Amino acid sequence: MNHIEKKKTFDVREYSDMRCAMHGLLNLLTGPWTTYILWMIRQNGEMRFGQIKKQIPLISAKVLTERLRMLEEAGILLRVQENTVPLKVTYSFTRRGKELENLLDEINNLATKWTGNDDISAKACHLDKMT
Amino acid sequence: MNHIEKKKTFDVREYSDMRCAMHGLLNLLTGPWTTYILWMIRQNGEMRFGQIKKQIPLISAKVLTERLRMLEEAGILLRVQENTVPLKVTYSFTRRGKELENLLDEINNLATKWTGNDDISAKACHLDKMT
DNA sequence: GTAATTAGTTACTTTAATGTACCTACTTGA
DNA sequence: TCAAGTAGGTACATTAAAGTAACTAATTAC
Repeated sequence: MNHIEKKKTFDVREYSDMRCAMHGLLNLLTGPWTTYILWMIRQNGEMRFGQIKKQIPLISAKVLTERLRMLEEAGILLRVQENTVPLKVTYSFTRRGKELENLLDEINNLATKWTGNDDISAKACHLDKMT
Repeated sequence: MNHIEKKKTFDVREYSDMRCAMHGLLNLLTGPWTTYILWMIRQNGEMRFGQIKKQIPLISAKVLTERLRMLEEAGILLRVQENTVPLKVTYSFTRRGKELENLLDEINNLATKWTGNDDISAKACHLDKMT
């Protein structure tokens, strides 16, 4: 395991020298799937890798892994690995991540309001293409 | 002017048959630059095309146009064209767009909190790559 | 002995998004 | 008469992102 050649890290604390605070956070959240993954975890409290994958069938393991790593490095998600067999890895919000919960709820509130739909939980979702 | 071959429209109202309200809105907002453009307009009230372009120097006219059209079609931005010479086009929030203002402020609040920075206005921003 | 399970990783290909440069119309001012 | 300014549109090349398939390791159930 070498994370030596890693070039980008997404820890928001490293953006502290940016003049615009907005940049770092938007850069982190507005990638494809990212916010949607957070919304899944917000609804479920904590989730295993495979569980997230099942709820978002169109995301590939590769991309899901990338996003989870990014959010972990940003200090938003906590990754807990239990070395049982089979392996069990659980993702949940860090304290910092919890600060996003209001935001996520508000997005959902607007979304449901605008579509005129109730908030039907994620298991009912089947997507063509998502973000 | 033929908008016949247009295939995608982003009006959130057309997502009303989706089971998950969250999809449409995230799909709309989490594309590159989109939310950042909204944040610019939220700060400035109303903006001309060239003004936005100057504040976000790294975005190309092509992409900026795409995003503005998308947001217009979604019913979030209002495009007002004055046929003076030179042409003057102004973008501002619709009533629906105004409902995003709290959300944008909240993102900015979190961002400033996390980076430990004050909210320095956009003119001080020089970005390498943004979203 | 073999398949199944979990959470990924890696290499390679393909697709989608973006960048770049050039073009438009119209009028004003030098 | 010619450049400047505005808000884009268009064609083509390029790049970055994503898809895909195959692979890993360890243990358990069949």
